[in-house]
Amino acid sequence: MATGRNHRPATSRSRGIPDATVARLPLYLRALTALSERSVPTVSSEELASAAGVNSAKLRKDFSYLGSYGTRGVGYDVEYLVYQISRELGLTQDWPVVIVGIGNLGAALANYGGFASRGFRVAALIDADPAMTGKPVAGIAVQHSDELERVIEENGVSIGVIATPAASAQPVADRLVAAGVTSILNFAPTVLSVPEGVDVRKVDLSIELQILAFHEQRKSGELPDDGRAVPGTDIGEDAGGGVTGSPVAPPAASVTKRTASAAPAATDRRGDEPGNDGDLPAVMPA
Amino acid sequence: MATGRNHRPATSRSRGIPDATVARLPLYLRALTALSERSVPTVSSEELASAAGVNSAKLRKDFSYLGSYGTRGVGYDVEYLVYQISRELGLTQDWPVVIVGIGNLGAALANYGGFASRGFRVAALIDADPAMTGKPVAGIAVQHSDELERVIEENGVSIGVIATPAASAQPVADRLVAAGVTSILNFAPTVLSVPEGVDVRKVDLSIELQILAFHEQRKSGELPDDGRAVPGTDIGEDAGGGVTGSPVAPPAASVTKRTASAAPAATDRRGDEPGNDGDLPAVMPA
DNA sequence: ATGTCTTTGTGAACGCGTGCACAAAGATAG
DNA sequence: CTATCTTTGTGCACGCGTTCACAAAGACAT
Repeated sequence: MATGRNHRPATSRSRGIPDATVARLPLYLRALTALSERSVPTVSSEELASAAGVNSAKLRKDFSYLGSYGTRGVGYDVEYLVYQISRELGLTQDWPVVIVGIGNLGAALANYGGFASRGFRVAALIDADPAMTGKPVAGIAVQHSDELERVIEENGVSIGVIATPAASAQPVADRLVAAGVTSILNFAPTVLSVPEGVDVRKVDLSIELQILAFHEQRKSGELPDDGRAVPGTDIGEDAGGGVTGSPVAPPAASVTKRTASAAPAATDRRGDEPGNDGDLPAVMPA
Repeated sequence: MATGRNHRPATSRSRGIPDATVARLPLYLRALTALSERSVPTVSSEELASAAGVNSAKLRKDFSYLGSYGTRGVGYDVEYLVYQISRELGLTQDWPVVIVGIGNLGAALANYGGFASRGFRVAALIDADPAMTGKPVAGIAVQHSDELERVIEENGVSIGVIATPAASAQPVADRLVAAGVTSILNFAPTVLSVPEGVDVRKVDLSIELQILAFHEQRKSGELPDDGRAVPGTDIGEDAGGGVTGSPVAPPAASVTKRTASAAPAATDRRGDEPGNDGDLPAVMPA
């Protein structure tokens, strides 16, 4: 999953719709759209819930935040609900979007059908590589970074997508914000710092995989040998002090351990230059 | 963000680590790795928290689930913590991964640096398009779908990534599961149904954008004109029934409304064939 | 009109996650 | 050894989100 929003008091809901509910509305909308295409007139909360992969009670409560759109004994009117959710999500208006960083991922996003189909319009593709300039991607000519501010102003763009390498993400975000963008979807593996009032949502592929790995490890046998410290049982047996005490003698760790690496080879990353941790495969550093 | 995990009692944590904490561990790991590369020996919870973009109290509580790895008055040993988190996440072992659907997105994933750098190894790239077979992507030759089961068994793959169009996602998932995969990262905009014991995490680009649009709408002026149904005010004015009652006359809605679309143009998607809702730009329907 | 049946909408309880605030633990200086 | 200072680890309280369970509401049949 894209990993949540940037920290905010969760009191984001201006007039009452809980964040958790907002996050599910697109899910319902997709299921409803499918039903609409099959000309299904009404659905019960049970049916729709199962189609969206959630609990029916949760779905009903979610809808209750939007208003009373159902009919007892019958269910919900599909078309009407599609409209109401679309409106609530702001999908009835046009949202021009800029995508910055047209590498593999940026191109994938530009081609993504789900964008255009829901009120989102790709206003411009931006890349810092001069070699990319003018090259058509998904039917749109890539523009150079220099054009960023102009494009944003001319099109009234308020949503920006960052698909650059990690190192470029923050500078790009700064420029986006300065030019008037107030919502950012960030695919670069970095924590962006933005001024108050700017929303940042993050999608981190690496994190998702790591979470899967965690659960996977839990399934097939427990942790690798090197036990964890159950206070009082067998501890690392190292220089172990008291019961709850320091595991590896922190003070001596400073410079000595850095070279000799006390811990097993979990840190050394094979052949990666330091710094490009989870850099995206974008063509060039915008 | 990838949007949460597939519903599960949140009691996933086998022996105690809360899901919310697990989701943050990769974040800490990334920040710690950066510190490690700069040869920083120790960090305080305050420093690390700000680097990871979280609250220091939350970070300390998170670490407390792993054990007492800090030294009071000093902080945490960077190298040691990197190792402990890596181990807890299962990153000290090798995770062979298959990517199914080598379109724009699949290629982007294959090239993603963050994969290889953390114990994940791309065991195979699979695509249903015969024209893709043998074509090298990110240095790996694409294999035909027919090879899927063989590749999984031979490499002991337990994690699969689905980057196919929506229509192919469920069939692919079924085959993955049947072949032994127990964790799936799904990029296709569909709700996958999998047997008990199989983890599914979902990354949905369209949903992320829609959530941003919601917040964006809240910032710049409120909802579009067409008011919400304050029971008794102006409703769609269609065949309007009673006060709290059916908003658009559900019964008559069946076929009539489908063609004439009572609700404003929120449903009709410009030029999209019905059915490919949020299909991914993958080259071919695996 | 009355009764039955279906499905919504929601009050209330519960559990997880977050953040505060502080005591305990160790470092460090004298 | 004692005192002071820093930083961890955590008990506690609060709020959000989920779920249960049921009354209210309407459809539908008689």
